[in-house]
Amino acid sequence: MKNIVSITKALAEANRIRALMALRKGELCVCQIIELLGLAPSTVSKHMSILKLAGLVQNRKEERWMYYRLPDKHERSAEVQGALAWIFVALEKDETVCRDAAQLEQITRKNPSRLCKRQRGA
Amino acid sequence: MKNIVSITKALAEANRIRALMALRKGELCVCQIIELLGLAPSTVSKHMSILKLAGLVQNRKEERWMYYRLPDKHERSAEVQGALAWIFVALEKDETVCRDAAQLEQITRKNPSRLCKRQRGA
DNA sequence: CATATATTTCGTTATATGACGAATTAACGA
DNA sequence: TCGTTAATTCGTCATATAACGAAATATATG
Repeated sequence: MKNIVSITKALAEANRIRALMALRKGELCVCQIIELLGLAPSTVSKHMSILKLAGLVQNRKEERWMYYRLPDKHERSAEVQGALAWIFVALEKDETVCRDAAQLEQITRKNPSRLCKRQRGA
Repeated sequence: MKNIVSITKALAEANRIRALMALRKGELCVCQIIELLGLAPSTVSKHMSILKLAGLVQNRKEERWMYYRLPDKHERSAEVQGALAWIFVALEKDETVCRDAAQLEQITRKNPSRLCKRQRGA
């Protein structure tokens, strides 16, 4: 029960759901998620840690950057797998999610080598 | 998105999940849910209204009693159907849920005509 | 080593939520 | 009609949560 509630609590916030949906296409580094959501770095970091505690994302550090991704298929618990499958289907065509997907293309195109945007004006 | 978040928020609380799981076997009146959860009537009423707003339960009034039930199959939105299917599978064997199921048998056995317990000592 | 960058941790603040009891509403029964 | 019962609404309080900025941490670069 505690597991399930940690998953539903993690999903009970629009910004966290947007971050999860954004990861469908592949891993993203924190600064890309910051750019996408338009929130302070500390806020995004906290959101990602909540998703991670629930088992909804995994992460790895490469040099200066922390990359988050959906858990690898074989590492997903049945609970996590079910939750992800549900929201992916439910939000596939969601307006916000589609807008985010479009913006993500811009964000990742600017960084072909997957480096972070510098978050400065540009 | 707002719909989905209202569903995840509704599911992000253990007592509400317990109530939902309890309804799998059929409708229950509020006083039976009060008995099951051991919470104040006003608290349970609020929980049920949150579930209802999310579309996770329906209700009907019969005489003095308000009965809550899972939404009829053909009336469930795809989102609600997916969410219910997920938690039912995920919590089928949950310890709390099983304990609740056993207690529910006691509660409903005491009320073969589905009348409410009087909430007095007995 | 000093500086810059990316992220996290910590402290604070405003708002949301869950709990309760009291008051209110609805529906019966004497 | 008055009282009883079932449930909801309302007001209050304590706790949880989301947001931010400042400070700390980790890693690269000059």
